[in-house]
Amino acid sequence: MKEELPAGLAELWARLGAPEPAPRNRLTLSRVTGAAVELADADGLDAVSMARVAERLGYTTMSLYRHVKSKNELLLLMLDRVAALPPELDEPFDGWRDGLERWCRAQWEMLHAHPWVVHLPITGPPITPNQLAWTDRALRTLRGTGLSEADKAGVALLVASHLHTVARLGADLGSAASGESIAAYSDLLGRLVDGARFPALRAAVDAGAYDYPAGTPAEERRLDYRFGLARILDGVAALISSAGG
Amino acid sequence: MKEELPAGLAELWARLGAPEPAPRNRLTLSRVTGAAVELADADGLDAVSMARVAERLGYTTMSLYRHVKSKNELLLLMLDRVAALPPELDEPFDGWRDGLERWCRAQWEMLHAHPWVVHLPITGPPITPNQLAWTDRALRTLRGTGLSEADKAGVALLVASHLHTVARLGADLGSAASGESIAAYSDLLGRLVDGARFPALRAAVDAGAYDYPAGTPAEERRLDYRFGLARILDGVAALISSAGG
DNA sequence: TATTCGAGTGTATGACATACACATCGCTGA
DNA sequence: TCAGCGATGTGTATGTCATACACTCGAATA
Repeated sequence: MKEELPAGLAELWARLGAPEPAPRNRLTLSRVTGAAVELADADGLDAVSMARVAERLGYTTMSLYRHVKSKNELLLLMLDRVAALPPELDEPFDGWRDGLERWCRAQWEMLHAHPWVVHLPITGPPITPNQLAWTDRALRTLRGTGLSEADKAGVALLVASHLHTVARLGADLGSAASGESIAAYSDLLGRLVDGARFPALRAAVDAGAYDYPAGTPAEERRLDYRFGLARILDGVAALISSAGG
Repeated sequence: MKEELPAGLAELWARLGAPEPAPRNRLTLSRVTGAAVELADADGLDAVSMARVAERLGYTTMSLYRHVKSKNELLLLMLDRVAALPPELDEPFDGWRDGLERWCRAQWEMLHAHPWVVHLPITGPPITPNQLAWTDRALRTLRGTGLSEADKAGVALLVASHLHTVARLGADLGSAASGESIAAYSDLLGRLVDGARFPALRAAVDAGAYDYPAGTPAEERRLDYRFGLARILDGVAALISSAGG
């Protein structure tokens, strides 16, 4: 028995001395997705390669494939991870319009916390649990409206897609930074747009339609989804009242 | 002099016999983009690699770089090529709503003729001439509405993004085919959606909200942008009349 | 006629996803 | 206690991709 102690000790030392050959837990699906999400949050979607995800975890590239069928699957898992329903969606809401507005605010926050989401090359309709959960919540807010289920589904899609588009445009404009890029876009249009060929656009650019309203403070200089959302919800309201709701 | 004839003849034969070493014109930007668009139309965006584009033209991969700065630039050029304004956009229209609806119909046709457009990994706002032309036409339809230029721009963006999203979803669902994929999606939801966890979604699925209306003929089985567009335009109408238009 | 220049080429590099065969280790059942 | 099996992680290799860079060659220019 006594001999085991040195042996055990030696092994302990060896383990301690080794350059931490990996967190000796285990590689799990959740750790893989987590690392991928961290990478994307830090350096964007392009930074997510199988090699880099594995490296960040201290494993080899191929080890990931024990937990994930393909990179595409990993991207899907990343989306699902990040789309966890926030608790405030369970607060009570005051009518369908208020409910949808809260829903949008929550979704918007998620999209801004993870700007890469809108660039995922994911093809196909929503299918992961958390995506469906969001859809479910959107439909729930429309419960009392008297709309048909198909109309509710249409409204949910419409609203979600609007947020997605604006978030994407915002991310593309680099609105993460100080919002200078929007001004740059406006400038660019100002230089490119020929008034003879594009009179209506020229007028819009000249009127500053593609710039921030004068005096917008820097911290509010980001693309805003609320204009479009208001139009959409007005349209939905019209549908609801015309249906006799 | 007589000796030249055989020499010339031999050369002629050689030229004729050679496997058409390339259309002996010249490689041009337009030919490059054209070939890329043909590839994408035939086999999707993934089929567009620099190597394949060049091969289709009978040149080497690197020759393309004489005409195009990078693959990204090529993708942008493809978009611009395909986004040429259709003539029917110059027909007169009957009020802003009719104008926007025609605009959407034209855009929708373009998106269906080239389903890969919605999958272009293009980042940044519209910037090519033809993209701006579309925007200009959309703004033009709103001329008589009394909306501010910023509001017009917001409406144009809203409408365009709706079309884009629906087209993308449709392309993802494979609506090019007979529309079976939508039915498959509905089935999938039917199997995945747990009524305890997602009661509202469950109800919608059970009501057939994610399926085609019963009796939809096969040729009409594609995702439709018109529901969402009608809501948006109703909302825009509300804005216009509230502004005292 | 000599030179320059632009179009097209060939070769090479490094990132990437992923197939496949192998090693290792802990657990199960004898 | 041990045999062996299944699961987990590894190493090597392949094919595709965009693209850098140095070149050839022929036509236009000086």
